Amino acid sequence: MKEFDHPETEAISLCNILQALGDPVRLSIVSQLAENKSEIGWGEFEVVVGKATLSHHMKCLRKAGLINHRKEGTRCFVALRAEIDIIFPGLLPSVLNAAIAVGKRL
Amino acid sequence: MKEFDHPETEAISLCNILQALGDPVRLSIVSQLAENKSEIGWGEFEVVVGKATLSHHMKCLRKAGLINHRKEGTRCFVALRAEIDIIFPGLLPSVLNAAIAVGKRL
DNA sequence: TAGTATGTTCGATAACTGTCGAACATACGC
DNA sequence: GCGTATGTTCGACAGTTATCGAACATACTA
Repeated sequence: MKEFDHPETEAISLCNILQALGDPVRLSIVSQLAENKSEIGWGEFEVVVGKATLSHHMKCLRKAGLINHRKEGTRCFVALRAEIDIIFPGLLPSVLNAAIAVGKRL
Repeated sequence: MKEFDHPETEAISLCNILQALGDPVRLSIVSQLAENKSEIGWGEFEVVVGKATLSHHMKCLRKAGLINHRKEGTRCFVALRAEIDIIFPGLLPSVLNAAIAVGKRL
């Protein structure tokens, strides 16, 4: 069972992160992850796109270094990468705080 | 002399801001503005693109609501929009802080 | 072994983006 | 008015992106 490749901590770029967060679907995914404080099952996200598109967005978030994408049997689980707050302290909290402020109007 | 149109405060969207910041050239421009704490003359930015491209990026930043773009005679001056920190408190500081941390490797 | 559930990948498509040089518009100075 | 400086807009181009349905791969289950 082939695992996903996540970027090294050193390879995480600020621009990539911001660009990844600059899409409504992906920002919503990250918000849901932050609210939950733990893993979310792949299929349990509230999104308005098909699964092919969702898979695409997950890949973006993975490549940006924002999420950890884990396989377990036939299912997948997604969580925020904790390193982000070490590399860029306070960045994600303030983005998510802003996201909460605007609610669904991302 | 036709002025530029800046979006209303209410029309500023988080995703647009993040997307605007997700480009190295634009993030660099915003960083330079934040360092300077005041207006910067259009031609004084340190960027690696031609002026047509720079003009394009300025338009992006303007439309996202990040900058104030003012004409004075034949010259232009650019400054950060102060409302941003009211709409999204702490967002820009933490992004810029992250930008400082990584230096030129945006 | 056959079927099912869960995601990924492929191919296609339409829209958007970053970049440039050239042409244009505007305001200043002589 | 005529040239010059400063940006904007236009047209083009190459590359990226978001989206979908269909096909595929993998692992569980019966």
